[in-house]
Amino acid sequence: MEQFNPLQFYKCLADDTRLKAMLLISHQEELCVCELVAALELSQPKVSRHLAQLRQCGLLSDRKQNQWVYYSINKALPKWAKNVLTQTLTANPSFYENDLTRLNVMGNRPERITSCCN
Amino acid sequence: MEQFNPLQFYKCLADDTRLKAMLLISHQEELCVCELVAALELSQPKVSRHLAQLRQCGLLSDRKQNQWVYYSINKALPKWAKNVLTQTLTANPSFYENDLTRLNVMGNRPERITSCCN
DNA sequence: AATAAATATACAAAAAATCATATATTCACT
DNA sequence: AGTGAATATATGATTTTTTGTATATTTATT
Repeated sequence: MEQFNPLQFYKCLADDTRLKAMLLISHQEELCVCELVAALELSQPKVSRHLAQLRQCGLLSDRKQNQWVYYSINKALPKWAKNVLTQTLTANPSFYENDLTRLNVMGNRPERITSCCN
Repeated sequence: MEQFNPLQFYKCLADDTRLKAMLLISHQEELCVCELVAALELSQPKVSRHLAQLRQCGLLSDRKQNQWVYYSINKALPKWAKNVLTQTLTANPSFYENDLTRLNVMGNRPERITSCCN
């Protein structure tokens, strides 16, 4: 993230796939690619490409665990940007409720290692 | 403004001209087209077109006075969106400081009728 | 009525962003 | 070693957005 810039931030949010991915990840703490593919009902390459862009712009972090890649909101995001995301999330539940429903009924979700050491 | 939608909102902010115009107008309460042309150093049609888009999407209001059209933040904007603008404005002064400087040194700025009755 | 200033709009061209599809990579499991 | 699942990337086509330029509109002034 080479000097965080509001224009770049808003360009990242100006796409349906990316905005919904950001909000779902905010809501769920972290999600892997296949969970987002199911929630958003989009192709895997499409979701993967948008996530890569969000990571490159510094909005998301990723961690690999086994064959899965989990994305979460980048903790180093400027506070104002985090606030923007939070406000958007809480004020617009209907924007992503369908995606959340699909996520919740999704079968075979990968198990997180919640115990420790990660 | 037919049901305010976060995606449309962020698309509006995802352009250099529009984002700077929004921040300058937030900062100055209201600005006319020719002031924005001077501050942003852009062509009149370009600025006018972007302002029209921001008005159509419900982000700006306009009022006509004599030959000038003054744009201001739409008071009917959802609170979360107003907060987003405020946070962006206060956290990113360097993003628009040059524009603000040009605005302040601009000659021949139209006189507002501040007295009453408008 | 003619002119000038401020603003808006139309239209075609250029640029940017997005997409589907195919393929590569990595890891787990047999 | 071979297979399958999850993810990433490359490429060319398509779509969307932005732009410059020309022109229209409105208001004030002479």
